[in-house]
Amino acid sequence: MTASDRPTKRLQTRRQNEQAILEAAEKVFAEAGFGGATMQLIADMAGLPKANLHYYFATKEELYRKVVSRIFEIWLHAADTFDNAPGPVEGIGAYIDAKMDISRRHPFGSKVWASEVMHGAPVIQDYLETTLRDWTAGRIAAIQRWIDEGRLAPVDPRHLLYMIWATTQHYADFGHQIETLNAGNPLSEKQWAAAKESVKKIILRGIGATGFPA
Amino acid sequence: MTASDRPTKRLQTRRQNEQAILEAAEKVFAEAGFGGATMQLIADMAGLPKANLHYYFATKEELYRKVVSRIFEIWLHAADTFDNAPGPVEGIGAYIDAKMDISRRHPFGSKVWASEVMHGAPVIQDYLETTLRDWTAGRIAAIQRWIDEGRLAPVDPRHLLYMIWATTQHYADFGHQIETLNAGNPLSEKQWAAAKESVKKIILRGIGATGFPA
DNA sequence: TCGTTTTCTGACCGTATGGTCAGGGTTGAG
DNA sequence: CTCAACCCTGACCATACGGTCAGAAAACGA
Repeated sequence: MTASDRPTKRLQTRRQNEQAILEAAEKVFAEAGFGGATMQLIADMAGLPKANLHYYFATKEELYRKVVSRIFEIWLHAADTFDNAPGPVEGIGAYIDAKMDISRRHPFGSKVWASEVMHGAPVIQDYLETTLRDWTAGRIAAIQRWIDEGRLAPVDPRHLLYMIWATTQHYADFGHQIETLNAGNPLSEKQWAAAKESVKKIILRGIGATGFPA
Repeated sequence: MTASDRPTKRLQTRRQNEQAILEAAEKVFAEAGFGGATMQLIADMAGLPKANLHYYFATKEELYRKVVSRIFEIWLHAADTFDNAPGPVEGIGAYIDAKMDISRRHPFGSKVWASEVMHGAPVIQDYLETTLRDWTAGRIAAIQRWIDEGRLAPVDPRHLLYMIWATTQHYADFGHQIETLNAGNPLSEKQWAAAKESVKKIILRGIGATGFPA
């Protein structure tokens, strides 16, 4: 057993602190925006002195970049469901499920991403131009194949993707509005399930997914 | 003719300046967020000294509130199409058209609204709880009526509305991402039209709107 | 135990921000 | 023409921010 394998107290603390900082930062960035977020607030929320933040993350930008990257990774993995599907109903259905789950469990991350893109993606433009562009091209091809096979109505795959992204993320990004329109209460377990089903039903029927019950 | 009817030079200048400030503010707030926006930048963009801004709008918050209110008004009027429609295809179709047009012509406003809601609506919470809540209840009732008449599939009107909001606003709020995925170019006239048609087709078919061609 | 490396933190700094204000300029009614 | 009301602005202020740093404290290998 080498020294690096054993989780020394140092390494353990480091990981704990980094994790605490990242979680606090995600929340603060989501709630206040990059400009409105302060290192002091993040530090307080993470339970650390401000100077300690700068020990782990040199600048505010660097911390922010890490936060955005994390979310992007989660989103990418969520799309795995897409690939191993026998058909559009299962593939797209599972993708919508996965994205709805992410909206529920990572609302802060979704908001940070939305904010970043809305401000012109100053920090993650490279991701958009490489990873996301490639990913999108692949899924569009997959959807087009289904259309060519007659398993979907001839819709523009690109706009279908945008609709899925927009709708699923709406439940995170506009969660406050939805909550307000739900008599001020967060969606219950049942309501989340109903939302999922509604979204899937409308979209799957909307693209004429073969085998989807009318 | 009373004095207030004649547009004196004073009134004219006042209106011009207020307009210039509001437009500049909308853009700056959209691009930098409330926290990231500075009065100096807004002043420069409006072509006025910073102190002049504070003559017209006492505080940054007051200016921001005016900006958000303006957008809200535009959105409310866009929904008029909904009411005078003979059926769901015309009503919802026209509503989607109107919202897509707003996304195209007022992308900054849409972003400011999105940002405000994402941050918990600290400034316009009262709008959400009064005007928006009432508006939503009315449209939900209208959609439910169509469903009861058998002119729509039995979908949850609430989630249908959310989907329309999310999708149409996505083209404004995530315009930068869409542009990047469009080889870096803004959507052309034709592409906007295609987007509109795609959105309408999927949603109208998705809710089984009677008379909508499969 | 000892010396070294890593981790931590209170105090501090330069800067930029929102907002103020005194005073000068302009407009328009009488 | 006069004068009061309104409009404009350079200079200024207090505050809060991101970031720095010297040095204390803790952890570690030997």
